[in-house]
Amino acid sequence: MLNYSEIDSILRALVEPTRRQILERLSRGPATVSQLAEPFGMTFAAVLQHLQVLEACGLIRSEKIGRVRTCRIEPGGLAPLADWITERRIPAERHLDRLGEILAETDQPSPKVQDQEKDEQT
Amino acid sequence: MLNYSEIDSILRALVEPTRRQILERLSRGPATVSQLAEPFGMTFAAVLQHLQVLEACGLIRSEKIGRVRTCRIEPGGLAPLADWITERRIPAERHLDRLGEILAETDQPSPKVQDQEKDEQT
DNA sequence: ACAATACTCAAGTCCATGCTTAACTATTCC
DNA sequence: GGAATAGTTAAGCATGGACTTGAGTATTGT
Repeated sequence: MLNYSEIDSILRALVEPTRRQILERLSRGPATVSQLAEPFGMTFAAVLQHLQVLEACGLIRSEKIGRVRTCRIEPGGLAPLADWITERRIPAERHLDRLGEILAETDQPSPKVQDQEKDEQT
Repeated sequence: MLNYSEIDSILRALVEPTRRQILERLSRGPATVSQLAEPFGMTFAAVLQHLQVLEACGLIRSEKIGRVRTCRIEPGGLAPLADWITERRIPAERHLDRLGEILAETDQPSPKVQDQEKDEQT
């Protein structure tokens, strides 16, 4: 739990489809809370909660001018997640087939491989 | 909802800390279900459910030899998410301050900016 | 000042998901 | 063949998170 929680909060924010849509919308330019709420068949309050989540993890930024709050994308917001992914892609791309082979050779005389499931996704 | 659901399933898989830990563990080499279950203070069945989620979205792969199921990282598993992120980072890095300025100039005479919240994260 | 606007906050409901328990199947060992 | 091992499945509980409603605050227009 170091900067682990940063990744955690970003993933929790992104896992919500509505929040991803809000991000898409904002990546085409800033918008007020009401402008964001309109296209989604959703109450003001709900969108506001999403915006708070997005802002709390640094994916968006907002400022209130008068009674209007304008939201926009925070440029570097996705960077921590991008880093997390690249950190895990590079080592993963190696040593697994290697170890897999070793394990496959040392372990069984006549392996009866049966791979089921993994196909309920049209 | 095209390959949108692919991103969705990957994010849903990654948002669980336990599943991320399982991925970390597997990125250091293949492991059986019992080997994976041991370090987490968790039942067999729970870990199995996590593994099914990870496999369903293509982040890991597993094969059963005899009564032992061995799991390993699926090399390209994180690629769709990585792509999704890069697609959104490049356009986001531009045109927002631009539009932000335009909006800020056309809208108000004497802006009273007040930015609160965003600090409940120790 | 008063009303309308734009947002904010607090409860409360509802559903998805993580985890457990318990029964069950398939393999291996003796 | 029978017991132990490794995994699998199903049912149920419990929590968290999304969304709503309803009341409240600050700002702007008249």
